[in-house]
Amino acid sequence: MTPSTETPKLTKNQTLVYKALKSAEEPLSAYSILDQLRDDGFRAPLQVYRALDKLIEFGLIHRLESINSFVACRHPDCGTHEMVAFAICESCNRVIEITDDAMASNLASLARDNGFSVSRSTIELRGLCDACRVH
Amino acid sequence: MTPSTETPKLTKNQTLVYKALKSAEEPLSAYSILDQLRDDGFRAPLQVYRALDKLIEFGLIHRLESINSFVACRHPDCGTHEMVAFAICESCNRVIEITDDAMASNLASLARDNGFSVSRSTIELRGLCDACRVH
DNA sequence: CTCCAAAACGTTATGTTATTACATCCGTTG
DNA sequence: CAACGGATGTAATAACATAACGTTTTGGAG
Repeated sequence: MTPSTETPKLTKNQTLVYKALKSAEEPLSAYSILDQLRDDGFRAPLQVYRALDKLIEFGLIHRLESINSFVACRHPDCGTHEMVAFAICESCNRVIEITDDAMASNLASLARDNGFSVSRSTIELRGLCDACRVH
Repeated sequence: MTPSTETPKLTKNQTLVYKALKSAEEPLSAYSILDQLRDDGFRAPLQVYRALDKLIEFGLIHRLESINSFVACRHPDCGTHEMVAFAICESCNRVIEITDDAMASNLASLARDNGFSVSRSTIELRGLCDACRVH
């Protein structure tokens, strides 16, 4: 799912969901977004999931498979990269977005050597960010 | 979650779950394992999840986060590697397990450069295996 | 401006994945 | 045998996600 090159105007629901994610320090689950947006008229999970799907399509947010959560993209040019890795701190839950084209091509060619042609990747690292590692 | 170096004797439930995964061509979800094992006396999800947890702990199976499923480890010495990547074919659903120590250390040091210390990784690639790519 | 089609939306219901809580069983060890 | 820890059985519930259906909004084409 390559993000669109252009970012269309967001709808009301999409804007609300995007703002919730942008202002969060940590990844949010769909249901926690739903809870946050009750006062804005959200009543059902599907309202959130639909907005999330679109935001992902636009390349504005990412889904973190390993924790069933979503983060706003902090990486301005992330649509221009093949692969993005996410480093998720197990202490503060903050996420660092990492792109590295050399790594991406290494990983793709490693896969090719193993008889596989990559179209999409999920790379999620768990551990501690420096701030948390110091205590 | 580093796998134990020794593999203890498996219990009855663990054996049943492990066999189901070993004999499957594709990753299985916990609930599809449950369905397969009804005749063996399985009645509740927890029976499956408990066995899965132990098998993961022993390093005998892997969890695929991006598809909420589990596979038996086909990689004899996978406990000796820091990182394992999984290539999941979107056509036949089969999984190729890839380990590469150079890649692992590159990725770890890339993370370190970004202020992060990795303890555990999830790397799941989607695409097509050669067999399916040919049609 | 009007009409149409596509997209977005609201709502209910349901499907799927995973865990909590609690009682019981079973083998090992002292 | 008694005590303990690990494994088990069962019910209930929590958490995550989608199907189906009807209505509303939006943005062109004429």
